[in-house]
Amino acid sequence: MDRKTATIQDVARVAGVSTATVSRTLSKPSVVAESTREAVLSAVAETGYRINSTASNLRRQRTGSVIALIPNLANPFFSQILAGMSSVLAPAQLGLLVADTQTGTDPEARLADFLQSGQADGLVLFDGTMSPGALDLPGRPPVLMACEWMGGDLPSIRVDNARGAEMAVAHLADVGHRAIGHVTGPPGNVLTETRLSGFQRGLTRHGLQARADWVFGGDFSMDSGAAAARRWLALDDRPTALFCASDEMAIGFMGAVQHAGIRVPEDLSIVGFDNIDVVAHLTPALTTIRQPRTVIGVRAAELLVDMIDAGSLTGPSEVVEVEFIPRKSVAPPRAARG
Amino acid sequence: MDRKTATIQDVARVAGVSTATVSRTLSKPSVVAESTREAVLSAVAETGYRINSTASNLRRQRTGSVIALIPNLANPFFSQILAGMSSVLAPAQLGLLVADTQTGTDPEARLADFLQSGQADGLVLFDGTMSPGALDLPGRPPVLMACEWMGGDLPSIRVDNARGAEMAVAHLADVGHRAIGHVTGPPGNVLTETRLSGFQRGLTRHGLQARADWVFGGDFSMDSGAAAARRWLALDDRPTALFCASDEMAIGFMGAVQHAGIRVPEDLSIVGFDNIDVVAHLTPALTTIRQPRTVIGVRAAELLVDMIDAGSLTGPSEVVEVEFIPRKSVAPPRAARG
DNA sequence: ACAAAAGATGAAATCGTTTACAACAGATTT
DNA sequence: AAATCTGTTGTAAACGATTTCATCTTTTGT
Repeated sequence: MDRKTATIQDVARVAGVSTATVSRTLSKPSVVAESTREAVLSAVAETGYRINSTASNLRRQRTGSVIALIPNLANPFFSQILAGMSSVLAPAQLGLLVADTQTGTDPEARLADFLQSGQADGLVLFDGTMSPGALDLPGRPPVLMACEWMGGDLPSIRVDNARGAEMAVAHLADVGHRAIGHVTGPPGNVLTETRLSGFQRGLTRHGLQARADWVFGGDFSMDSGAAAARRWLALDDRPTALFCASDEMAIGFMGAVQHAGIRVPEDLSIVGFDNIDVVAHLTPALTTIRQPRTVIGVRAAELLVDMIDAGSLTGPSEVVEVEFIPRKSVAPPRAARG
Repeated sequence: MDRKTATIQDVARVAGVSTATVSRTLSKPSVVAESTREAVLSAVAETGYRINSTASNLRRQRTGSVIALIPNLANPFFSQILAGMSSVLAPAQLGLLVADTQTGTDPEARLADFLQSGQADGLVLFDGTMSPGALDLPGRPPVLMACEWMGGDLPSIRVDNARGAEMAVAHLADVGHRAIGHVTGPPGNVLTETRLSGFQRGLTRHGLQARADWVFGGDFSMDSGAAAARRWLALDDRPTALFCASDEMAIGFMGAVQHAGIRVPEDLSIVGFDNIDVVAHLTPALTTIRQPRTVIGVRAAELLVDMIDAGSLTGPSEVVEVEFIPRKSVAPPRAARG
């Protein structure tokens, strides 16, 4: 049969028309006559022709794919976001390339490389730890920040992190906690900062004071949550409730304190952030702040596609709502019960 | 400065050489004279030239990327595998495209589409639920099966699932369990079948018998694990230990029974499969069978790249070792202790 | 019935590379 | 001194599509 895959030339020959007509039949069928359209389509079927996207892309000066640049690909937080992105990119005939920023030695150089390589029509950047100037490159494609963001006025999609943190604190205060601690993300990260400031605002709104020895530095990982728990255990005067800036840290924290014989929520209340899938199945199920990850992925892709279609480097920013998910890891403090 | 990005023509003009020489300087520097090489490189620097990969790919009849086809992109199990793949593909100048198979209506059609679209130089398929003939397409690129597999002699990478299951059962039997149950994956899945057969072989090796009412159908998800737990709770004559075919199901199962007041491991021992990150932080930490996901990703990419370089549709298969990870979710049964 | 508009098609240029081939210089062999 | 070889470079033809422009029919309007 066909040694090689058929080209548009083959189709044209079989259909008895020019390559221009074949191309038109496939891209804007309305402009070709009905009879020729049928001839072309049956020739396509006969030859098994598939459009060569590389050639098409070259001629049309595009690449047919977008890149999702993630801090760390191994982080399962992003898988659902990728799924959301994929669900809008696939119908738009765009491929989804993935790569991570924190893998090599120089993240900014890696970003610059992707921006200039011309491998993608657009880029979704999930890493906010770049210097603002890192995007000042001639001829770069549109970039959308997602989840994290950085200085400048880049279009972005994110949740209201401060508000989420405030909701967490509010709930803890409402059930009677006066001694509330916090486990933060890594220093310098925007999510760390906004969630911390939301935490503090929540405290002051409830007439509480932040205590420096009650905020524990972490890095969003489970291990860092466990490490924070060990510092909490070593305290003489412990907070009775904790807001962790990520579910992963909450998991690590809760596991470590339970291991030490502390009961959650009887002895300690914990609230997480993200609502990753697993936390609903923990014992106790974790109370947390939900980030709608699928929605974030979908909207990120949609916003980026809009920018690509408009040929614009700028675009709107969007913030999607977080949601408080009450479960079983929060209870009134002992004092309030006793 | 530069309105558009510089092309090889621009570099050639600036360096005072032909485009052929520029191309050679960049691809095989050894064949051009030292002096011209310098001239070209400085012209490259001056113009800020970046090779246009689309044009290059078209000419070289390749695409510069590979696709990872995953059953469900939202499944975090794969994120670490992707990270492993990325770490070998990036240095090889190959992009990593991701897509899922179970999202649309017809997974096989979707697979065929990817195979014929010419969007990738190779494909790693993580979904074994395809009919063996689904790959009989003319001119398709090399395909490597990973984790799952299907009939035929496709090159593949996977773990020894049966052996892993057998290790789990052996450990449970060794600590004294005689009543061991199993939560399976979805019907028809190769992992379901091999892990089930390993489970059964483990039982018979220890002189135990499989009981039909002690194997619970699941689908690898946490929810299905919780559902299985509810069936287990309804039993009059319960097994004292359970081997779950995935960590996710083990998490769901454990959460549900704990919620019902059952203590793990005192009342019930549980072993999982996969060793996903979170299980080390559960209470109790989950005993499980480790699949080296990063290694799987790395080797998958390496094997595929070998096939691509060799231009061959066939290649070796590899099975990587599983590892038994003892933690805290297994204890001798009550009878053996009392 | 004639001009003008509309509709359908094809010829050929173009996108930006890579590479087979030819050409040429200088060095080496006979 | 002619012939051969080696090393370096340029010319030009691909790769496979899309799209501008021109051409040739048909309709339509007056």
